[in-house]
Amino acid sequence: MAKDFPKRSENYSEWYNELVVRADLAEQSAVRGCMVIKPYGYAIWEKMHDQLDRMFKQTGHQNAYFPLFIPKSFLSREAEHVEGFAKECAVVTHHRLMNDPNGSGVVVDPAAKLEEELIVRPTSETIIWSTYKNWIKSYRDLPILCNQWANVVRWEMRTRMFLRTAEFLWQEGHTAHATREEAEAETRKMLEVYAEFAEKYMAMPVLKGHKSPNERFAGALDTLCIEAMMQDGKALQAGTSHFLGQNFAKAFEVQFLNKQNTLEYVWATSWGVSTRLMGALIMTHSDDNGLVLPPHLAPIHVAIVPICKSDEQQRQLDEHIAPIVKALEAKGLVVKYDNRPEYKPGWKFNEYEFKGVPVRLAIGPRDLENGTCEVCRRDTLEKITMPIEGIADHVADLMEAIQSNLYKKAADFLCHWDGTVETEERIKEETKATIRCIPFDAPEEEGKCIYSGKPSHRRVVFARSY
RNA sequence: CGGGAUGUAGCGUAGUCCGGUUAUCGCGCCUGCUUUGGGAGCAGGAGACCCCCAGUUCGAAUCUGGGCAUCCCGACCA
Repeated sequence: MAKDFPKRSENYSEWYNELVVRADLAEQSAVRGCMVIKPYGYAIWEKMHDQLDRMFKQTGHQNAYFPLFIPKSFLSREAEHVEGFAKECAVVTHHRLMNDPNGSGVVVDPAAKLEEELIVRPTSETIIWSTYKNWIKSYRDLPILCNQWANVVRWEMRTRMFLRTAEFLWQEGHTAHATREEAEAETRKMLEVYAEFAEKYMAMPVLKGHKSPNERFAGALDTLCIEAMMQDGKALQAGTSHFLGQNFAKAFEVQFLNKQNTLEYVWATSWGVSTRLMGALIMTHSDDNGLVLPPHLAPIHVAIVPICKSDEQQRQLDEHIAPIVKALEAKGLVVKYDNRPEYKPGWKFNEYEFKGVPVRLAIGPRDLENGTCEVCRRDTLEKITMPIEGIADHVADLMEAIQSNLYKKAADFLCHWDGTVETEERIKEETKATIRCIPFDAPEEEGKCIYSGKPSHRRVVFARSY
């Protein structure tokens, strides 16, 4: 009996559950929207983490770590920053528990009330700039190019798996520069790093551009973003890079002596991507059979399923397949040889498709006789039988083929969506659409604003957003 | 925080309108035999505070009141 598998049209919750589950904490609204990342899901995040980290280091950045707790007063320092958020946050008010005098369990010790509340970081600009103040005295101390891998908490009113969980993992870069030009260049450079990562590793085409002033980061002079188009037609903000000007330097009094021996405020940037990228990955490539992972980020590259009728045959296959595994591993591939007897081959086929493993090999008695094996690629679900001879080379080539095919498929979809005339038509009907970004490479052209009718010389990208 | 829906076994569900034996079915799980090239078959078995609290009643998954949670749509997402 075939199990009923979820269809893409029903949203992606079943796919997420392969990677992540909603945390089963106490029945309190207090913990809603937290997630547990399962090992398979975390393996994908680790791959993203490692690759991004490599790219950050190649661009001269170093990792550091700053406190989880931020004194409440820090969040009041930068006016726009305060205005823009500081609302949906977790607040620590006490530092000790005590035994419940009325019974079992523990209660908050009222005597342990903090004089100043601590905020669980929603982002780290304030605490980092309060630290940078002590690090920066002279132009010789600049630039400071730091990145932090951490978790942050934002008390979202409505949570959504991966896209808007209360707690999420991310990376936040915070840089300090002597000149405006250098800071602006950094802002742009890191956006390019994100775009390259999205396109090369996630096989996810993105649009690069500016956020409209409305959607800018609180306290930033300019916010750059990459936006990706999901299969359901909605746009997803996949990463942002902010030019903060001197706002935080002024708020935290971070000045340096320049070569002319005069005091000057430091110029700042910040930039980040989060586990939301995993949501993007799923919604960009998955199909009705489950996840589809680009080889560059897949925790398992090749699953090998033996097919046999007896223990004797199983032993034969184990022997036969061992060198194939070795050959594949020698190509740098992660191989899963699944010879568990308790599951049937058909079950395993579905299992690895569901997990998005890029390539599956099936080898049975027939192949044993003919010296062949069956190769199935996840992106096209195309199956071919080919000789074992040279299989490792073939599979290694397939990885590149699948990686670029996934990008191509996603890019075709993107182009289809970005027929701007059509988009403009739709915006008239659906006012839900917002300006996602103003692309860098938008050609200068004359026109008029579809809303106000006033003359305009540039097109922007509208879409419904997550 | 507004509007709508939902809450029954690990998961998905029937039953709820119109109260009445031992709460239905499927998946999954356990045992045994047969199986293995696309989620195996048969037989047996275990598993449920029917979201919580209070009320009505001889009797509540079912009715009433309150609470909590989840999902969808808004607002919000720095």
